[in-house]
Amino acid sequence: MASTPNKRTGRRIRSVEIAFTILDAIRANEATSVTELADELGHSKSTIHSHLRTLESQEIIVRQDDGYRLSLQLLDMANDVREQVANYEVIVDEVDKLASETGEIAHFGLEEHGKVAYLYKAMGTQAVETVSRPGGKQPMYSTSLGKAILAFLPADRRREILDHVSFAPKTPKTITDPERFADELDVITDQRYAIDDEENIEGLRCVAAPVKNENTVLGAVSVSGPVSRSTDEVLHGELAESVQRTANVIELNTKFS
Amino acid sequence: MASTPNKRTGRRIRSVEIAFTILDAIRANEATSVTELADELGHSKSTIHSHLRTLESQEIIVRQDDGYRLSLQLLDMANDVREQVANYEVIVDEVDKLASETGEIAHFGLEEHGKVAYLYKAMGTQAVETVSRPGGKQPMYSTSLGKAILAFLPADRRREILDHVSFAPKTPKTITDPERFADELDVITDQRYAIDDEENIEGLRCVAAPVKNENTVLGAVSVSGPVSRSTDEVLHGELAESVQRTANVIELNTKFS
DNA sequence: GTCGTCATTCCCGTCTCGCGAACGGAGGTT
DNA sequence: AACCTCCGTTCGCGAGACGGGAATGACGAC
Repeated sequence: MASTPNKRTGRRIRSVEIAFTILDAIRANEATSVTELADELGHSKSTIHSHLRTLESQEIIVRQDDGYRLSLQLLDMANDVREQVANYEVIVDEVDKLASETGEIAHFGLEEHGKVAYLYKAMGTQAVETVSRPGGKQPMYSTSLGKAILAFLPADRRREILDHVSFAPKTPKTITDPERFADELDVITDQRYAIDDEENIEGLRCVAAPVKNENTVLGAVSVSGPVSRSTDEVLHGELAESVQRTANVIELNTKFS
Repeated sequence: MASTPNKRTGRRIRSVEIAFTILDAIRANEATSVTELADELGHSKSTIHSHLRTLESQEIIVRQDDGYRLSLQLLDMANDVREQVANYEVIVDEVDKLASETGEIAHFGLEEHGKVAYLYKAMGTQAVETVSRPGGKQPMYSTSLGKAILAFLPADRRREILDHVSFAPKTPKTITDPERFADELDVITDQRYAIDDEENIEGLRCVAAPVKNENTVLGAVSVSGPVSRSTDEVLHGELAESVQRTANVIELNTKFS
């Protein structure tokens, strides 16, 4: 609730919001039975009940012993998501290559609702463990991916995002001053790659390059490594070069739809 | 609409049903703008509009040029689905092994809403192309996975499923006679594996073995190959043995929750 | 048998939601 | 430029859907 991006106006459908609240609870395994959900979410049992019935008839959730879980239809929807994102196959190929070349973790991310969402992740042989996973979201201002995307987004869209973002520090190094952040974006626009120097996760440094398409940005590619291996020289040198090369290959293989 | 499984009674929330109808349309890329959706689904533009707003504020869908697409949050939900299914990691490992041992396609599937849903799929080196994908659904009566599961499901659940299923032929060889199907299930219960002899897809034969858990069935493992390679001898011999062995390994590694 | 817990059902009153129409803005055509 | 068309968006209204609360069932435990 801390961030309030994209607070568009217009009518919302309350029942649908309730349905997704229930879905979230089931998703998180917080509660999975009628009574639990009713307590947890502050609705009457009958309300929860009819919503569960509806979700079940839509084959979104499934009964399992005592309670509900998400149905495999969501896996199917995930397939559709990948199909709807431009050039998913190319991205997978190239990010895989990038990860094996560098040995580190490589990501592809794109902007959604004012945050960066990971589309794909590949682990190199010496990659450090991270908690990121496809579909996961991170702030734009504290990640190399986010900064790379922001720097090359059309000005109006960038403004819209920045207007709605609240700079909450993720680590001591997170940039929280809007002015300093604007300067950072200028640097990125010039050098054509972005750095995350432990701004999102302590001990982790990343480089990212934007993948552009005509006059906008599809997303960005990044490589992340532990501070120990990721000296300034390596980051700004070979890694920056690698992500830019990868980004270019993806751009070239992009089929404009 | 042909099949009407799990038609449970009870109140449904209309708005939520509408929301998912819209989501389905976006999913299928049938229509992605307000007017298109309104025409396609037979609702007023204002109705579609407020639903889209709601789905967008829930970060389920995303604006893209002119129209909407599914958001990457669905990938995140897919991750949760995998976590909620018992022993996903074990299944992946063993199905991978099975595919590489046999060289064919291997699947793990489980029953949901009276159909088989694929949880995971691995391709061997000489695997034929199929259209199956994780999350996809197939009838239980025409697939080896479905039959293997059905044969070992508790009697009441099996009855419930069979009562709601309509045997529509998928190929000329599909079993459509309930009595013959009951006999088939008896055979399967005896031999502890199920065969699909081009009953679901022409040119494709499969063997499946159930993965059991205490007194119920978690799902089933299968191997699928082209008729050319899948002689009776191979199917009932080495392949049947392989799927049973894999099923057993998964059972043994199952952590009872 | 009795109690407790949970899912399910029923009814009621309110406010939501879907509709149709009107508005406004962006292109296109003349 | 003026006009038209095609969108997305907004508004107001009336029907009926939806959420709440309480009663009913179903099931187990003790």
